[in-house]
Amino acid sequence: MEDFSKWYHNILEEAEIIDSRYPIKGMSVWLPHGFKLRKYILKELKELFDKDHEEVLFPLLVPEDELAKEGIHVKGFEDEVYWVTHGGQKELNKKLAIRPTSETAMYPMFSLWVRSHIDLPMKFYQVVNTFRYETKHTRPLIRVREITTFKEAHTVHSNQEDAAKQVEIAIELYKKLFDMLAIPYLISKRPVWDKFPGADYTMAFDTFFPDGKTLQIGTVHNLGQTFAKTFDIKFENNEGNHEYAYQTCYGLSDRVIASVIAIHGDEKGLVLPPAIAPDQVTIIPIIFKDGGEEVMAKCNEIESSLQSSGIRVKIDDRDMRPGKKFYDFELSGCPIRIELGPRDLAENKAILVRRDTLEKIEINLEENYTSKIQEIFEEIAINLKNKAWKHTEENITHSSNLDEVKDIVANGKIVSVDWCGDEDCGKEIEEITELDILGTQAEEGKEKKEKELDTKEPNTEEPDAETRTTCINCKKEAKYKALIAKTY
RNA sequence: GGGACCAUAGGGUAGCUUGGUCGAUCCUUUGGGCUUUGGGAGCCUGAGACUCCGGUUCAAAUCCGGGUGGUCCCA
Repeated sequence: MEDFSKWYHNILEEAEIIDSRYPIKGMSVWLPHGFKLRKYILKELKELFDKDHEEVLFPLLVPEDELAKEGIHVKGFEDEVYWVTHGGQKELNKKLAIRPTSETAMYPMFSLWVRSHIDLPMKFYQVVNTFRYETKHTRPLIRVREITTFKEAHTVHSNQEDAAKQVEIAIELYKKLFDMLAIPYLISKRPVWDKFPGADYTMAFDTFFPDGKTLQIGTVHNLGQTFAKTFDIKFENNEGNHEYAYQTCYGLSDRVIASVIAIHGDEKGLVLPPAIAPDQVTIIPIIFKDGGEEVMAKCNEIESSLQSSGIRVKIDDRDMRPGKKFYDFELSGCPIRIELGPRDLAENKAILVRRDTLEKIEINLEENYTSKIQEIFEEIAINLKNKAWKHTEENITHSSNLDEVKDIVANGKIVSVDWCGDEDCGKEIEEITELDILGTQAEEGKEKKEKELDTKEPNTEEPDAETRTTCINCKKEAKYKALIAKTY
C-alpha cells in the first residue's frame, strides 16, 4: 500500500466508521456504520465469552487510594491517568481516577466476593470505555485517549496451575475470535521489561499491518498472587486455611476493529468478513422508466427470503444511478451485492458480485439461492483468512546476523531470531537494532519441533546438534525464538 | 522525551514569499427544478470556509506570539 496512513484515515471517514474531528485529542465519534461493525464484532465476542464468563459492569471512577495501592501497577499507569478533582465548584477530598483499566476498581470488590475455594474459579468480563492520557501521537482506533471498546476479563483461581491454565484458555478464545475475523496473529511471551505492570508474565497477540508494522491486538496476563496480596483477596481452602488467590486478566480493544479494517481493506474500500458485516447482502435494483415496479417487487421478494434465513439485507433504493451504488457498496465492505434489472427479471435470474474478488456470478432465482449465498459467505471468510495469513507468513524472515536485522525490518518485515533470553542481552538487541523485541515463542517452536520429530523415522541422526542454536547477540546458547519488528 | 511541518466551505485544494486588487480559486459535497438510471449522469438555479485568543498596522487569510487540534521523523 502506497501510503497506509493516508489510506487509513481516509477510509475511516469515507466508509463512515468514525469521525475523528471531535475536538479532543485522541477521541472520536462512532458513526452508524462503524457502530454496527463494532456491534457485530462485540456480538461474536460476547457469544464466545458468555460460555464460561459472567459479564459485569464496574464504575468508571476509582478512588485515589485504591489506584495507588499496587505500587508496580500504578507506576505503569500514573502518567496516563485522568483525574476527577471537583464536584461542581467544590474540590473533592479524595480525587477520583478515571479508569485506565479496571484492576483497581474490581479487585477491592473481589476481596469481598471471594470467601471459599468453592467460589473459585470466578471469571468476569466487561466491555467498557477506559481513558489514558496519551502523550504520544494518537491515531484513530489505534492509539487513543478514550478506548471506547475495552473488553477486559478478570479471573480468580485457587491455585497457580489453574491460573496458568486459564492463560491458555484465554489464548484459545482469542484465537477463535481472530480466526473468525480473519486476522492473522503472532503469539509471543512479552519480554520481562515489557510485561503488564504487576503481572508475572504477559502473553501477547500481535498482528501485521500493511505498512510493515506490528500492532498489539490482545494481551493475556498471569497476575500470580501480586494483586491478591495487595487487595487482600483470600479464600479458605479445603483444609480450613486462608490463602491468597491467583489471578489472570486479559484484554482487547478498538484495535481489533482497526485490524479488520486495515488488514482486509483495499483501494476500493472496506472488505469485511460476512459474520460481522453490518449489511451482508446489498440488493441494487436497476430501474428504467418502465417496469420499475416489477423489478422492485422482485427485489423485495429476494430481501424477505434472505431475511427469513437470518441474513442482513439492504435494498439500495436511493434515487441515484446504479454506478454510484456499486462504488458505495465497495466502500462499505458489504460481502455480496445482487443486481437485478428488467433483463434479469425476464430470465428469472440475478447477478451476484462478491466484494473480496469482485467476481460476478449468475444466480437462478428459481433455485435455492439462499444456500448458495451462505456458501459464498463461507468462501469469502476462508479466502480473507488465507490471504491475510499468507501475507503475514511471507513477511517473517529468520536471521542469524544482528547487523542485517534492522535492514530487513526497514523493508517491512518481521524478523525471528535465536535469543538467549537474558534481559541485558535483549535490551542490547533492542538498542542495536533500534527496534522492539515482541516476545519469545519458545513454546510454539518446541511444539513444532516435537511434531516434526514424531513424524520422522525414529533413527534420525542426532537431532540435538541440529536444534542447538546460539543467541544472535551474545552467542551463548539460544533458548528462544524471538520476534523483532517495528511496532505501533 | 526531542524535533520538523501543517491548519482556508462537510472533504480535498489555490491564494500567504512581497499585507490592500479576496466581495477568496478549482474539484468534490449539498438544497430546489427538469431530465435520466446495466459502473461515480447532464443542464438550470441556489448553499457553504480564512482554527481560537492576543499583538503589529491606516489596512491581516497573508506578518509576530500563545492556545487547541493534526501529520511526520527521531529517542
